[in-house]
Amino acid sequence: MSENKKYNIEVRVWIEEAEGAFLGIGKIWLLENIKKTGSITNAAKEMKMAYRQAWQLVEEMNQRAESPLVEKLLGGKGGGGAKLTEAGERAIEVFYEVEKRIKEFALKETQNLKF
Amino acid sequence: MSENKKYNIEVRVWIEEAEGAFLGIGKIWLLENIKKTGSITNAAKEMKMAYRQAWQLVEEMNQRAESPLVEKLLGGKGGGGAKLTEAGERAIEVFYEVEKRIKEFALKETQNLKF
DNA sequence: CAGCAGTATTCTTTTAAAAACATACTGAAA
DNA sequence: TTTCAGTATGTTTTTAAAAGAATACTGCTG
Repeated sequence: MSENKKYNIEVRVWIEEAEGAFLGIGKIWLLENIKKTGSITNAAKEMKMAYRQAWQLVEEMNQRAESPLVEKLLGGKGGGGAKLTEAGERAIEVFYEVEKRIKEFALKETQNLKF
Repeated sequence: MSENKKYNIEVRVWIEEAEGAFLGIGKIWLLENIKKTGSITNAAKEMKMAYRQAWQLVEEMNQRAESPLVEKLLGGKGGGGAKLTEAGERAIEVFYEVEKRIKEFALKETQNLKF
């Protein structure tokens, strides 16, 4: 009764829709950075991610949501930009809320794991 | 109040140990197939997975568990084989139990998702 | 109407993961 | 002492995903 390794339960949460994965932690981070920086370009830089991929993720989200999460502004002063819609703001909150509850539940299950 | 998309929460559960991922659903399936077929070779075939990879997964599990989950028999009649240890049997049960509880909890959280 | 900065989109290259291939090794049993 | 089927392990090939590069488009502003 001495050398006991520590094990803990990890949980990954995401939200699906008929067509497939809709919203996971990666897209949430992207939403947060778009909110913070005001554009997909700068959000991508912040995350050291290619603009191309960030743009694709935004497309996916917008198409799979009932109403778009990100509003894109084309051209104009500063070339345009992107900002969260009401639905986008709510999505962040809802996701974190759900994720938090599930992770807390998982943590409780961690007691006494042995292998 | 009509076109409402259906969203549901998906959850992936696995168990970590200091060195990294220890046990997820993939390794559990492998354990089950080893139990069923009596060898890594046949388990791998069953799962249409390369023997090499199956063998590596077994190594990982055994090293990260406090005591091995799979006992390997080398040479002899039939070339040898592999079988689950007591710890291996228990690992399957524990994993499914934990996973089931968490997924049930997640299901309850699914109500009223809207995006 | 030229400049600008971000969005939109296609094409190419790189990289990393998985699969496939090849070959020893092991030990009971005939 | 050869056979056999499974374990053990290194090398090569394939494949899919990510990254990168290149280019067109948009519409305000000076």
